Amino acid sequence: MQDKSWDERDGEVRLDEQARTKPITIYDIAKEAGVSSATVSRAISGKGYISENKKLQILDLVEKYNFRPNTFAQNLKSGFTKTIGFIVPHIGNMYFASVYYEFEKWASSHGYMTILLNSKGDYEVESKLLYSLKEKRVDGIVMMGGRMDAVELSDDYIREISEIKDLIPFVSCAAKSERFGCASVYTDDGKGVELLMTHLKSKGYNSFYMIGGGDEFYPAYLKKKYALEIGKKLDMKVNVNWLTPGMHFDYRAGYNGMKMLLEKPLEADVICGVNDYVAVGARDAALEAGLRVPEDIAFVGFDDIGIGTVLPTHITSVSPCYDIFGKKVFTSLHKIMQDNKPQDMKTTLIRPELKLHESTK
Amino acid sequence: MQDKSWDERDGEVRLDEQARTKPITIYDIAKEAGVSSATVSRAISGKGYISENKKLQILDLVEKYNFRPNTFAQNLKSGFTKTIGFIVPHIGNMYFASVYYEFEKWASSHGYMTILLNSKGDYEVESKLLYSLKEKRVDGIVMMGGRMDAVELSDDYIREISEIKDLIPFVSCAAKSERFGCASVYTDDGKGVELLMTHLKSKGYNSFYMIGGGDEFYPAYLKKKYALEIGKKLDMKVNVNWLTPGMHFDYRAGYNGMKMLLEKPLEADVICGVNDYVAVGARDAALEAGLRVPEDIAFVGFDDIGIGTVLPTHITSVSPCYDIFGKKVFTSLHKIMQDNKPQDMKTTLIRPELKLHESTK
DNA sequence: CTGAAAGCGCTTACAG
DNA sequence: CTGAAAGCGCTTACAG
Repeated sequence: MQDKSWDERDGEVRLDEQARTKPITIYDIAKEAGVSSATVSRAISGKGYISENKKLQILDLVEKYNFRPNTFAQNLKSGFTKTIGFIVPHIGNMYFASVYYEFEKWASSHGYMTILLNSKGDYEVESKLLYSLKEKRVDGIVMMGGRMDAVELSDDYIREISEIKDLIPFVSCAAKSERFGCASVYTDDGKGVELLMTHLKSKGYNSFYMIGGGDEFYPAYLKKKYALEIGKKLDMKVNVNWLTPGMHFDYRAGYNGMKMLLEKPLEADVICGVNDYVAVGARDAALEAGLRVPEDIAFVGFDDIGIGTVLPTHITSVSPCYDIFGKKVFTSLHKIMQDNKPQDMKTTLIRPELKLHESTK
Repeated sequence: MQDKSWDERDGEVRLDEQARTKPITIYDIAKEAGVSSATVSRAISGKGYISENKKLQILDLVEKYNFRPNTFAQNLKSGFTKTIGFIVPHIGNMYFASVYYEFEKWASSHGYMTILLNSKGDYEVESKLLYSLKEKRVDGIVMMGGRMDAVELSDDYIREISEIKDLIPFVSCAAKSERFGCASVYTDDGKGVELLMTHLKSKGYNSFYMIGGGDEFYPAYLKKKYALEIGKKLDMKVNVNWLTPGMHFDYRAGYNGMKMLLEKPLEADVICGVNDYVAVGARDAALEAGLRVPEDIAFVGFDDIGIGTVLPTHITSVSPCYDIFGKKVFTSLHKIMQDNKPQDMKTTLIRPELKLHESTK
């Protein structure tokens, strides 16, 4: 059935029989140029004095052999790897993917390569990864999600992070990072909730239910807290009981939560997911139940995961402004890496923006 | 408005005033244990003879100081970095994110760290990244998307890939990788299209339109080719003209393409996106036009980006089986890395699976 | 402007 | 079982 010319299933073709050749070194270049290795080093690095014609001659050879200095040897001298470790729970989550994408752009343009690790939200894995990054001697570490977001923390964990941040420049993307004494970049949730609710109020919404999350995690806890405050100020009815216990930050949490909510007469006129995944799940449950969106009920969320045209969620959402966010994460880390002194505990709040979509009037 | 206790905007707190201390070395341990550095090395690596009590004593000190051998020094000796480079166009694309996630799991468990690079689909960026990975002396490289998928290739590019694969173990996730003489892991598109169309036929569908893509790229070209073949075999009407020219693999391509298609009377009873992003876009356009899915028209796609409960697309899709795929990418690369001989050009086809969802009867 | 030499921190034959 | 020594490939004061 299948055109066999595409089928290389058993295609084994020997190529070039020579073993991968040992990369050439600065000495090979030096010998051929008739100079010392020091001179070659100077020609390549551009540091130190060197006569123009020797430099040219050496650079020609470098070109000819496509020579690159061995990074380990350089690292061993300099003590730097130009490598950054970046830990996320799961890169398939658009929130983390978007931050990473923007971060990597800046890191690359500054000559850093980034190692991306998935902790799977597992605390033990997270510890192991941290440990292996330390072993790898990365120049810096960024950590998102996982334990850092927990409201309750063990002393052991606080000590673990505290120690690593004293050893390696470290930036977290979590609220309340002052608990670890580490630098952090985080979205100004207070501002985000305010933007969102002010807009909703102006559109005539009056009963705001939050769904998903769980008080054990700051990303939900803070939003709830702010929603209550701002609801009072704006004279909106706010119900945050739908921040169900457990770690409920996915589509299914929203979907199931909404189904439960729909078992009783619906009082809310707008449902707010702790993030867009939850909001989309809730919206889908409502549609399935025959409700019209936004005529019968509106949905809003956080993180703008339908950013651009990737996969529109149609959900009105508070955007973290990934470009600014990712850049700030890099620049914060970069500053610490450059300073080469004990790092300050400094939290940078990024001002979010409201993105309007069809899920609200 | 905002509780000031959360606001660390200007929080600058000096901690520990000592400069980051210089990491201790194997010599420090040796001195304190009263042995030579060689003995310490043996104790840590577990290689070579060493008396049990010295070993224990040394390991105690290692524990005490939380000592880790400097990786660069080890690398410099061994010539390996235990680091792999992984290039994707954009990690925000769930297809790449899913492959990466599975790959990284295996890489990590084998002691490799993975550097994730976004090429942005830009050919020049891709070249630069390849170059920097080479400079970094990674032990292996995986490359997805970008130029590798192009049907027409410049000789320069073929040479570029060819050279790098002779230098560094290299696996591509692209069809027709034999053009570069490199190993590759790819989905068996013929099988995928067959699974899909056989299922559709059995459900009574008879007019199959492909949308998105572009003949310049194998991921679309092959699907089109197979669809025509299999359509003939199954006696289904197949129209692949909606594989519009240009690089059309996103939501918008599907959305706009479908709008155009709807300008004339609709003949198709099922629309197939070259991938799920395109399929979702097309589906949304149809819904917007008042069509019912799947009653009036069905939608199918490739890649199963709504995998699990991440963000359901509700689109019936051909799944690459990310777990098997990602694992195979790693094992293929791993084998080449271990062999330490010129790499075979070997294409592994992964058998996909059909995932049924609400977008079809 | 250039080279000989030391040193970055490890590992591993080699010789006890 | 253990240590002195060489070597991995660079960089950089130091001395011309």
